[in-house]
Amino acid sequence: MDQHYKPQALERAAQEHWLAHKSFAVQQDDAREKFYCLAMFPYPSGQLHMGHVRNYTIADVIARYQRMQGKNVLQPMGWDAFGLPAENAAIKNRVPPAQWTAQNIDYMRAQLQRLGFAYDWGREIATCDPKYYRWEQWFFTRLFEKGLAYKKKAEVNWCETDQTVLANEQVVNGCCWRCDNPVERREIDQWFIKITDYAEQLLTDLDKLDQWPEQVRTMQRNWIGRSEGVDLDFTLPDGSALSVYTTRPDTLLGVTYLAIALQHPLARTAARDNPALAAFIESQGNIKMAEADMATMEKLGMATGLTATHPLTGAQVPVWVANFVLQSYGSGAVMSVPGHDQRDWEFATRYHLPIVQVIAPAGDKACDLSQAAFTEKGVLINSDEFDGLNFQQAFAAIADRLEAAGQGKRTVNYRLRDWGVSRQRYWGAPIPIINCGDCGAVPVPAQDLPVILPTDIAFEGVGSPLKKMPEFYETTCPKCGAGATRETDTFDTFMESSWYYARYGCAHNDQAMLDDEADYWTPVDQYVGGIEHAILHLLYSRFFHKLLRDEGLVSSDEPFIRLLTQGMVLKDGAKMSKSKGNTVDPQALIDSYGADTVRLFSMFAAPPEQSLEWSDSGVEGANRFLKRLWKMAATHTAAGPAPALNVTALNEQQKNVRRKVHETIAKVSDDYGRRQTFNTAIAAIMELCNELGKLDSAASSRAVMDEALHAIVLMLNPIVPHVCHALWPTLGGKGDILKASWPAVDAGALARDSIEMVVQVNGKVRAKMDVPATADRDAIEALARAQQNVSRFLEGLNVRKVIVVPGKLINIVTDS
RNA sequence: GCGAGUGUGGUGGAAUCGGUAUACACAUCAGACUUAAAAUCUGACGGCUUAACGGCCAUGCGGGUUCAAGUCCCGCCAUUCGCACCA
Repeated sequence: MDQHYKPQALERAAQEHWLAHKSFAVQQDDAREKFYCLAMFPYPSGQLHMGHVRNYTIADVIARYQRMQGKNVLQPMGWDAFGLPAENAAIKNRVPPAQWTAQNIDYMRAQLQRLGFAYDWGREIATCDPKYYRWEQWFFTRLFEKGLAYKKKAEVNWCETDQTVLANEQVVNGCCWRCDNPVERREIDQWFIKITDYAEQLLTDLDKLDQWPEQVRTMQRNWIGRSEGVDLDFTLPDGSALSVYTTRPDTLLGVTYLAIALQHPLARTAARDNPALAAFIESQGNIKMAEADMATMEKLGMATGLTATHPLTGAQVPVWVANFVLQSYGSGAVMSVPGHDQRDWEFATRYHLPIVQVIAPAGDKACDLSQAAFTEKGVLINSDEFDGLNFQQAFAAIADRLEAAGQGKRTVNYRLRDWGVSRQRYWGAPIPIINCGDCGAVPVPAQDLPVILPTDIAFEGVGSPLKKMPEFYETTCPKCGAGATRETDTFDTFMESSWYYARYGCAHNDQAMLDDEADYWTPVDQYVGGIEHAILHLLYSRFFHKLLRDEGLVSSDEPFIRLLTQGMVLKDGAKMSKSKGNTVDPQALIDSYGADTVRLFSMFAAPPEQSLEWSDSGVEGANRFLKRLWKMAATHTAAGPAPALNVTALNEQQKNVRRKVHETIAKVSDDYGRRQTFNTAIAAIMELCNELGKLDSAASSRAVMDEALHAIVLMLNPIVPHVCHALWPTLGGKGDILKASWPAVDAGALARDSIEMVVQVNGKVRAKMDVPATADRDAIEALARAQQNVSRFLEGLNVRKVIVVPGKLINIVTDS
């Protein structure tokens, strides 16, 4: 064996071996437990960055570890290939998006292969491939037929210059990020999917996801935002109802006015013959500001001149238009209780509206309504027969009363809104709908799918090219045969990423979206990705999985059993990004140190969920360790085959080293499987290597060394698979290391004759001592008291208590 | 404002169920090898104190519980992330 570690040559050899043997291709195998390990697929932006390397290394380590546990492991890879950057690149470089994307995929695929990830490349998918998106189109037509997809007018950010819709992030200071012209709000017809129908399931099933980070579950819970309240009606002068939603019906008797959104139909009606009100609505509606500033915006409003009748008291309360009421939540109108809601209080104070107290603080707490609203729950006052009730009693009593009178209804509301999936863009999957003058929106029949996105186009960036391609949009109605127009909008790219994990299970099936094999592999056992997807991607995927289930395509309720959210890669304390100029190119590191060094460093520098601080010298340290490991193995094998291990013939030092070997196996197994702290697993293996340096060259020492090196190579294999692939046969390992099993702990090796214990006096460490493993409590205490530095501290003091933690420590507690 | 997380040597981090704080590595310093440098190997490495053994202090700050607290509880401070007028 070569005395020097030569990563470039050995990594090439290992990768060629895996490729030639199709080592990572897998099929359904009911004899073994399946394990589906998946990392979030990348957007093909051009080249891999360090975040990708970290993400894919973590997943690869888990996949390879599970494989060594004897499981049938699927780890696929693909491309989230639709999206905006391709359009921008097309404008900049005058390359069609399809071509640009394909080039990037080819380059990045080679990079992933150079990192040695154990992917089943036979299942590779790219979402821009019609073979992929045809099923998404088909599924959308199913949702349409079930009434789960519908069209409605919705507001978008519109740039007139570029003739395009902008995402919120593309609006900078109210202007287009690209051309810097002011952005307009425009209402256009768009497609929505009824995620709100699944809000309750999406919420309650979060409880099943006990292997997800609590943080992600909390974020989703807040995003769904369930609240229980009452819809209740105030009566307008013409006898019609003005419906409001409240979670605090207990404060109903404290209502002094109503507030409606600028966009509320009643506001528009009232403005018709009130120019001042019309002007106010107009001016407020046109304000452009960042979402974040909305919350701190001044609360402004104007009276409509209308009054409405209170459902319980019959009192007349004025109706105001207010800029802080959201049209999209509840009914777009709220009952204002300035005594007990801070926003209402500020508004009432500004416009001199009455403030009435109807809730008294519980206990001896005080409140002063001249300073602020009292928003906590308490006991009702000034509320007629409801006086004295607490929140729950009052909620029930008032809701019962309203429901009995037909003036209200208990309602559950969600913050979650239906998912708008239309994008007025070119580089996406066409929405498979045909608009017919007579029949309306008609789904494209299954036999006519896919609706193929034309890729041979000139892309200028002003508007979508599809809108200028009659050969694309001119068609006939599938129902009546009349001339009709094809939808030119495309799907939100979150659509593609919401079900790709399932498609890997049957990537080549051209007869069905999903099949039995896809159902065999799903759900994903381990999903790995960035925390930035904690809400949208992970919520949409969970939603889609339930849609797939209800279509009979999968049999599980949730797509991802265990979730690992990896932290960011930082340099100089900031996230690596091109704009900050603090990026590190993975390719350069692979070229100079090899893939194993890059993999080892990214797993060693921090636990996977934490952010990772990049360090060039840390990379060198990782490389140094691999060189040492190589040398240790080379030195060992150069002395010829090691003698067989005879555990009964080992001296004390050899026994200690061998114990360390098996303690390390136990710890590393736990770190990989349960804790997923790969940094500590590596540290433990390094520690063991340091320990092995103490062995001499005696025959029995060489036997211990041989066992240790086998274990080390097996344990490092998931992290640095190339060097382990090369070392395995030199150590006499049988066959391909990929087929080897994880090393087993020999319980016999863990046994100890004596144990080191710590002796404390009053909680302070005063001595360490070796005690026989068989020593009982009294013997331990006697040994402890005999320690010189212990007796010194006990002198003249009365021992009050002795605490013995077996195998660990003894604490002798004295008076005062 | 609300929610979640983080805070430990010069640096990244370890301490898993309340039980030896600072594992492992990086950096630095010293020594060996070398004509020299690099590489490699060996050693030191929280602060104060001591000739030494040892002692005292230290896990953002202030309290508390406990024989014992980085870990649990209460109150602050700093910082990161997410949500942000949701009635």
